[in-house]
Amino acid sequence: MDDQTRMLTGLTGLAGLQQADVGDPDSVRKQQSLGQPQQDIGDILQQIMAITDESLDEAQARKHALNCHRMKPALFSVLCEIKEKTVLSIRGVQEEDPPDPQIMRLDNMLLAEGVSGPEKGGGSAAAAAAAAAAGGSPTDSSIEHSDYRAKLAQIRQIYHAELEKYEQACSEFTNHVMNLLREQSRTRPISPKEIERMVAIIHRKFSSIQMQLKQSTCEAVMILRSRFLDARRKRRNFNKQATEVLNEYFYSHLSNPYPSEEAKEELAKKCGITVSQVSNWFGNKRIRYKKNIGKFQEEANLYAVKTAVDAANVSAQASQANSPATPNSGGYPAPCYTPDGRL
DNA sequence: GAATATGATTCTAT
DNA sequence: ATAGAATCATATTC
Repeated sequence: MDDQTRMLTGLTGLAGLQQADVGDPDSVRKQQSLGQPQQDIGDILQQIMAITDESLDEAQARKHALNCHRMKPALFSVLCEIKEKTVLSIRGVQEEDPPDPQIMRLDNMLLAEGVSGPEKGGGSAAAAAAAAAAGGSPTDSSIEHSDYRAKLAQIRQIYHAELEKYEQACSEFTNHVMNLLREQSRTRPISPKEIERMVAIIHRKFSSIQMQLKQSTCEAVMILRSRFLDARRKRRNFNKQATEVLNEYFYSHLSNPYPSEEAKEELAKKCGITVSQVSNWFGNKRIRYKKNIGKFQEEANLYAVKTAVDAANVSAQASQANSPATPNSGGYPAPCYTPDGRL
């Protein structure tokens, strides 16, 4: 006791403060609150542990009693009103999102490829269109494309199965949540708008999953297309006669090897290829010739001779028709030199 | 089977 | 739009 009194006397200033604090009810609460959360949790745990079937029944009964209380409707409507206000204020923040451009792009592509959209007929039509777009000749392609179509149909089937699965899961989940909310709306204020919002959230989540599905389907289709429809993969050399015709034109127009549209059409007809193939050929030829003129020298001479001979023949025939006595060998421009001495 | 040729595609610049 | 250039993917040659 002596010690205590000595300490207290030695801390007179503090003692004064303490007394002042004790007089303040707020400080008492502060002091108590330090130890309280743990005690609360302990209580709660205790309660949880103590729950038995009977106590659950009891709780249900109490809930029921509360539901039937005469003040309940009034209180409920007040709560609804408050909530309506807060919910509305929240709603203002997150507006309806516009249709995602990414998903629209994917949709368009899937439709164009015949994966989504109408059944079989549409699919094969799209495949044919794709084949045509890829530049393949519309003939012989049917056998090669049957494999492609089969694979596309497979992708299509998987896609639709997955899509259906997602849609089903989505609607199931939505229903579940809505039922839950409806159930809860009897005991807590839930406005239809809130339900709507919740549904929208669920749909957004599922549509993001759907987008992944669409994305990977698109990738699969692209890979398939590149495997089957890329013209580079089934390249065939033009036949000898066609290359001859093209080379003849090229070397006889070496100073300006740019055939007009009409010339291209004519060449295409002569060679049995498309105009765009003629364009490709000239594009390739020009650049490759330019890159290595030396390498093409021989070929150039060959075609120079050829055209000269052809011209000679035509001219000879003509002159033969006019005057059969004229010989067809002499008097024409000499063939160009050949580096290795051959003709 | 590597080297080369060739038709097609893609990208860039005009 | 078109040409040029680079590149790809297959065909052909040696």
